Amino acid sequence: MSPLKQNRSNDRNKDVRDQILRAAKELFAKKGYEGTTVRQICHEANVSLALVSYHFGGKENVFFEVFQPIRQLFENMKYDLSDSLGALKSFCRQFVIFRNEESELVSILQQELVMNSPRLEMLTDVFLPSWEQLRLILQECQEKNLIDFPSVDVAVNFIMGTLMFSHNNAFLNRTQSEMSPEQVADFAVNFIINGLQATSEQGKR
Amino acid sequence: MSPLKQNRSNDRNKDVRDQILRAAKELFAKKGYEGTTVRQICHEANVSLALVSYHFGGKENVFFEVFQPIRQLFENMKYDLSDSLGALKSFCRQFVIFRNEESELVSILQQELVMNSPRLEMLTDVFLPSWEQLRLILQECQEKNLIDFPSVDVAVNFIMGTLMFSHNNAFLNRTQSEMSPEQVADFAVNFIINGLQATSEQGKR
DNA sequence: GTCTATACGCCGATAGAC
DNA sequence: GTCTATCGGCGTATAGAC
Repeated sequence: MSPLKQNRSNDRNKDVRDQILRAAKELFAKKGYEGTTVRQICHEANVSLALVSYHFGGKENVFFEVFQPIRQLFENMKYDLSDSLGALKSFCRQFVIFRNEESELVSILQQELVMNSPRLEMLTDVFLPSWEQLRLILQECQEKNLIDFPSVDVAVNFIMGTLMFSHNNAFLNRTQSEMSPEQVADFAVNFIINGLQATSEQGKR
Repeated sequence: MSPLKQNRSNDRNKDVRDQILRAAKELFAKKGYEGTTVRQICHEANVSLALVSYHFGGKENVFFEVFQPIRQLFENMKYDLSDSLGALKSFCRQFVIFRNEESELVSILQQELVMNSPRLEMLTDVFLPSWEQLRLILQECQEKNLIDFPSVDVAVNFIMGTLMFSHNNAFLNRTQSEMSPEQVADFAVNFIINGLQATSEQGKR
């Protein structure tokens, strides 16, 4: 490390690209893509305004790069369809864990999904496989008569809603959750598996 | 109606304020508040750029006014806590119906919630009562031992996730849902009520 | 590689004619 | 009330010194 480099921040020695990506991820999650300016990112990263364009070629490319670390992770997500109920439980649990570990990425993803942003195209490889896996698992469960529910599509929505929406709002969840991530995961698995079971009340007003 | 008024649009005779509000609601739902420009709103409403400021005093006030019609509706939302299980079912069903009838407003609300926008303060009276109602209902259910679940807070999140997140994305729900809104409501009620039931499996890996 | 200074467009808001 | 034209500001991106 050159002694000429100013040490303007505690971890200035980290690579500039990483600093920008870290700041961008944090700000995108908090304020949204459009609500975040390149100026803010560079300020938070303690670098000058020009470096986003120099290193990444623009704000949009920073957005893309932010998701790079998890692209590999998602490619390896395969579930054993022969044990489809187990696969469903495993999927839900892993998603809750992932959501907890990468809460910022999930928050960004959620925002882009909700507003159907043009950037979703750059993210299809990140989340579409998960959606498809879940759909396949649910179809298996239905075909084997393990669970009985009226619609795979609607079920996918309920499940992803349950898994993604939770714990993302500062002032709705005013009291810090008393549950550990593992307990939340258990609760989520339980909620979803039981929820999909049809009851005799179904269709009744 | 003055014959001097140009009839530039099919429903130009409608009040200009209403036209602006209609266009704004549609665009906010589709592109988000920040992603929507005043120019777009006025173009879609077939009025000139100046009229947003003239009639409402700015973009933010348009946003506030868009939610005006449902403010009254939400104030009257009371549930019979003595029948807390019935109240829970009723809450869920009404929310699905509401989501279906006012899908644009729900979409806007969802976006603002997810990105914790500064405009949420203007919307507390719209949704916070619902959240509180649900929390109260769940607490009642728990105290009366009607349902057994580990955390009211987390349950609120699961439920609102299930109710709000569903059916909002254009290309995830590629196949049009084969269920009617009432059937979806039934499924949602069933999903949530059954989901909250604890099983002996809870806590098991 | 990193900086400062600046280009240039689009934003929301408004002045002023009609 | 409604329009067109324009203002001032901030957005991203880049030119050019170091």
